[in-house]
Amino acid sequence: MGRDVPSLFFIGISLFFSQFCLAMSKNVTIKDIAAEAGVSIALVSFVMNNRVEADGKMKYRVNDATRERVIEVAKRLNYMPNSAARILRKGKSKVLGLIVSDISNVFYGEIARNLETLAFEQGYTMLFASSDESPEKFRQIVLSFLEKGVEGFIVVPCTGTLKVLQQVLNVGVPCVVLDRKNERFPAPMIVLDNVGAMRSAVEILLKKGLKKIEMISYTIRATSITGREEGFISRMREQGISDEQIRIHRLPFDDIDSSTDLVIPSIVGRGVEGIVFATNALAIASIRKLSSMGVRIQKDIYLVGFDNSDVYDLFYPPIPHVGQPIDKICSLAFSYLQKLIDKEIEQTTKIVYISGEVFD
Amino acid sequence: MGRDVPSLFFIGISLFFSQFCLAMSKNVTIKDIAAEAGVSIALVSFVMNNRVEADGKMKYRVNDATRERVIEVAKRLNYMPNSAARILRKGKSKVLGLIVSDISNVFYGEIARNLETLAFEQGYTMLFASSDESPEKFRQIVLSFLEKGVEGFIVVPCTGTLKVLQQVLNVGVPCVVLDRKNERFPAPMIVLDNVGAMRSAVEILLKKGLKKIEMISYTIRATSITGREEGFISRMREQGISDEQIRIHRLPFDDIDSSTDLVIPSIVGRGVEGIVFATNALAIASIRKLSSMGVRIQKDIYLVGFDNSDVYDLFYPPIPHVGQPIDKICSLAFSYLQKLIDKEIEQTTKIVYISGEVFD
DNA sequence: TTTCGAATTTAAAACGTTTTAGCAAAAGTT
DNA sequence: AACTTTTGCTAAAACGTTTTAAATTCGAAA
Repeated sequence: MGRDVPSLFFIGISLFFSQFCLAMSKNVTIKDIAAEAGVSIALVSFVMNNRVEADGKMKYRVNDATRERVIEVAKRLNYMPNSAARILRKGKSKVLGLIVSDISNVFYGEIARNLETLAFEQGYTMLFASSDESPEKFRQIVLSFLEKGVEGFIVVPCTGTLKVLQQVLNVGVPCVVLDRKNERFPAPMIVLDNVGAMRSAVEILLKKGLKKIEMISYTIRATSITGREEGFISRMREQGISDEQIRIHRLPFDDIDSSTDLVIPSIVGRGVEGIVFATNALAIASIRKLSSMGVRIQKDIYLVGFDNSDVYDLFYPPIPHVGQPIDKICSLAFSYLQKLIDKEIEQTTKIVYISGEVFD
Repeated sequence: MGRDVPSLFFIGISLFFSQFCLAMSKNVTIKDIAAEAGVSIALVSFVMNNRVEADGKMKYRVNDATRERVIEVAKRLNYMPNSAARILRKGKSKVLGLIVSDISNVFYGEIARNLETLAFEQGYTMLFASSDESPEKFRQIVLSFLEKGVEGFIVVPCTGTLKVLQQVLNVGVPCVVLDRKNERFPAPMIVLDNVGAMRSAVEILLKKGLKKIEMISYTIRATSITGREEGFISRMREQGISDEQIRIHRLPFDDIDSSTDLVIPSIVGRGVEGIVFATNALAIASIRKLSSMGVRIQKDIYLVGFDNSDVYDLFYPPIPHVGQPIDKICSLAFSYLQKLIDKEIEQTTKIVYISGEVFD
């Protein structure tokens, strides 16, 4: 198998910015090059796509002198391959689709950043969109991405998207799942060990000798969220806290600010000593409310954040938190997707748990 | 002119998820539909693309009964149009390209989010990439986006990208610029009134009666940055501060943490009373250092942030800041791009200044 | 009936690639 | 000299659409 990044990509880069850049009014095609160089269009295509096969041979035989000539003409005319035509012919678009719940959330922003870099290195570009945790929007995004001919999906699914994702696989487009899992969906899923991560978060507060610890979470039942709640409950039980004493406050995803304004005062009023959060967004909203109430963070009340965020280090002492190794998650996800695209592995359920990073 | 969103998009949505979803092994084409419905492929295409023209007539006349039949078959076979073929034929991809310096920066994340939503509403999808302020990477991104057939660019250019962008226009792809301006580049540029915004930021501190005010900025000479520095200088001069007393600390874009660690202590050591920041990232890095040094924000030293950030509200009293109305910027940028694509306006230099929002 | 337009429908040519099959010439091999 | 093999190249089909120009059908008017 030859490398699948055609050499024309590199030619493209250099020739596109050739100083002899012409007017570029009409789009130059291989036909123009063929005419100018006095060869057939097939030969031009050969030159553009030539690559070294596994056995060390070139895929297409073409005379060195001719090759030079074609390349020279291509440069001079400022040739740029038409990707639509290539996609149509080859069925490969070199485009991947990324769907997260909200690209403006730092956590997903970081994920996008990491994946984008990896993709770019491999000659892929990325379509992205935010689902807003709406299965309907998710569905529409999937559809439009498929129409664009994406070769693979990396998604953070929301509830109610199993069917859609199943369809994606049916049309033969591979898919890798991030952040949330679903045993019934046959895909690699790279997820945090949410239970363990939240147990570590609680542990941090327990080690300080705190007793009255509560959790702030979301109403959405994504597995990442439910896993973290499970971790909280299990660790609290282990500590001998009765189930009635184990308190989880669940806030709606789309309106955390105003619900935080309600919940935080009641928590403070009850004399809670520590709070753990299911996500960075929840932590941030709560910190805002706490400090506006004049409560001193890490003095009057101890917090443990989740995910990574600049915010945690803005206080002194810094707010401990359990973060996700985003680079690891992304490189793993990407390599699975690439193997799926290259048909090196089968599309099948494979849950990979990643340990949280404790920052204390 | 008819609406350019073909009705098949909506058909697509509903039929793709039809409960009679077949195995979907092979991709269904209009040829299959034509065969099944006993009509020509042209007719199928007519049905799929039919739309009401400005004069109230349908673009293509097709018999009602036939139309029904074709639609029924399309639904049954689970037809999904092949976008590569359509792009190849029409030269329209319904894909836009967004290039920012770093998608994981909240500011650009928000921009991406806003633009994505607008684009989606209009039937576009978005490719995105981060330039890391590197002209070379920017160039490569532009090239790969062009190869993918994007219909338009929205970019936050970095220095050294004028030539590349000029090329983009040369191949006839429209472009809108965000956040930074360049009078020599013929494109709509939606930029903050950086001078005015920074003057407002300084004003906030002056009103408190502070005298010793310094600025933390970047070494990069993007116009957004230089504009803000200009605003700082002009307002300080107006206050009667001598040029030698006007201090701006410039940190490298790619390594603000360690340089902050050096600069902040020296600022504090000199007894500076207030600091204004050129960006949110700079503010955040500095706050982190300050609080680790035990300096009390808004007590021992007053800060004024730039851009929007969750972080500013985490303190009490909140850190005042001058933010950018991202929604306004994005909707303006998007509407310019759309008009350019639709050839309703010419690609020409047009700088639109947006006022900063003061949060004090 | 014949004829004329309007209403439907179709054939066929693009769009720019990639790739298969095969041809001609050159170079080895007996 | 008569073969095989290798080298260098080309013609042509295919990918799935859209769109133009033309063909067909169908009523209705003559």
